[in-house]
Amino acid sequence: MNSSQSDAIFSALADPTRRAILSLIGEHEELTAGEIAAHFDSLGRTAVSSHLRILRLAGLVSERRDGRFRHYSVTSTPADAVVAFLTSVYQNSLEQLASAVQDASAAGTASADEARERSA
Amino acid sequence: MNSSQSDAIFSALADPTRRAILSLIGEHEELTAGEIAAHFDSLGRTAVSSHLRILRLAGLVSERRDGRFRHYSVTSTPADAVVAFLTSVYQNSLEQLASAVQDASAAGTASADEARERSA
DNA sequence: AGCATATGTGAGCAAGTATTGACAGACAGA
DNA sequence: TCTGTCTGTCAATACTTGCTCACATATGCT
Repeated sequence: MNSSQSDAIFSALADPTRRAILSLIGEHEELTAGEIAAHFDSLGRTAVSSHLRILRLAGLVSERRDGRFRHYSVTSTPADAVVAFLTSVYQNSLEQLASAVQDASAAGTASADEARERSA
Repeated sequence: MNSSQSDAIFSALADPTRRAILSLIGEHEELTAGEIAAHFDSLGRTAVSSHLRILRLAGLVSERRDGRFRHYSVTSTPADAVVAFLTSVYQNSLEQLASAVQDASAAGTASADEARERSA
């Protein structure tokens, strides 16, 4: 993974709408573009499509074409780039970071909305 | 922590220069604005100052004033927002995430540069 | 006090990015 | 084949952001 890929990932995550889309897809296994667009009243279908394009180019989501539909799902590997960066910066408090992940992991059945709420 | 703080964190991280600054500070305990600016030939001192302002407003770094100097250091807590988001999206592969952090933690003595290299 | 150092701030310009509207492609059903 | 549905892409516009220059603030030294 090169640095331009890293750039793509972080700038994709910079937009709140894209993070919301990502969380939304994460809640379900797969969602079609239309289902995703339906969740955002304030946003046109075209805008959602653009966001999905950016997320796809960053490798954060993958699409599965099924007839007229395109089903989107999150890909897990890109998180590595984020983790690598976090460990680079927070190397002095890695135990803290690891336990934060484990705490979140322990929360387990919490919905993505709740997790987003905690972060907010 | 509200969502606008989350926005601030993620948009602060969106810029490669700011991530580099953050990594640079992470390598050392503290750096002055001048020392940081000295590491970026292609960038004016003013630009670095602006980036530091954004990082500070996002709560990613804190400054300690000492005479004419301002020493910057990374703050560890904001990583929680990032972790919370990651767990929200990647709840299906949390073990993977946790082990990624632990692997990085095990790498231990690796410098921030090397970590950034791995992510790149 | 006067001057040099360290740093931040505000205005203005250049570059990148998001949003919208119109159009195009692919597929399903009649 | 024709029509409606689902989705992506292109071009134009408006917005946002980063960079530089000039200036301001604060501190230390002589």
